[in-house]
Amino acid sequence: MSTAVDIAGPSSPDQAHSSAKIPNEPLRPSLKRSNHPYSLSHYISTPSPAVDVKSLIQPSPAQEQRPAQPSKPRRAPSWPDMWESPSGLHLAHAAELLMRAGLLALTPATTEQASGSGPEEDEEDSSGCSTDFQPFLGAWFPFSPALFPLAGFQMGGGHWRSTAVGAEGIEGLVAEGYSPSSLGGGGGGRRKRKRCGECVPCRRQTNCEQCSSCRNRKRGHQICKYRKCEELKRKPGGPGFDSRVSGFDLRGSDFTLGLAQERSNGALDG
DNA sequence: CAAAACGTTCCA
DNA sequence: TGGAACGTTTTG
Repeated sequence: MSTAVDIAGPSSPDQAHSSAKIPNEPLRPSLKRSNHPYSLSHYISTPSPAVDVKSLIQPSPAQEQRPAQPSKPRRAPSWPDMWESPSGLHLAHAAELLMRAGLLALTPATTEQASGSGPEEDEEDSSGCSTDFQPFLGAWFPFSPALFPLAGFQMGGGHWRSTAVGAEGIEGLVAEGYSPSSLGGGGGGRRKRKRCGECVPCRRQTNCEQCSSCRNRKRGHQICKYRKCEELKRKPGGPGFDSRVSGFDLRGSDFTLGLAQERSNGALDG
């Protein structure tokens, strides 16, 4: 039914132009802690072609001496393009899918190796996570397990509040000052739910400008498909809310399609 | 008030 | 059943 992925990621000048109107800030205060090391302008000014995975795993000197961001001193830039690019989206998407399926359990780090992404980790970010997904990689994912630390880098960062448990997400929102009524829960009235602000799509700051939602924004009134909050994709109170596994299909998802596309581009060498 | 975007309805 | 279109709400 669905065709190939209709996103190539934010990269073209044309998109940069159209992205200028996109809010560069998260919707919620908590998002201001976002570990995006770069501002929107950075992505606009630095087109991100296919990600060189090898260089990501073993950053080149040029990458290591990436100019510091005075405004974002707390977190050293690790692989921003990886995260913002389609590649990053897919990897992160995969990780989240695993988390939702309960296959990727985030557990408190017990070894110092858990924070292998470097000393830039701080606060809760430094908690790191030891993941037990490796046994699944070979069977489920068409790319090298070596890539997963890239996603794990973010997941382990502690910013990925578990969206697998809906209640926890709600609790988090409530804890941060979002009333249940504004979340669409209870009250009877249909209030708009808010983006969780922490899932991968929410973290994405640029519209792809290529998906149907972007192209049809005037009439569609919909956010970019790749920015659509994972939480909002679920029916509130629906079965998918409780079931960790139902509701997604890796085999037919854009995720794998995207990976295939990127492999064909040589982005994934495995 | 305008823009953004969620929720619902309609249609192929 | 998924996507498009539209109504409506929310936010700045």
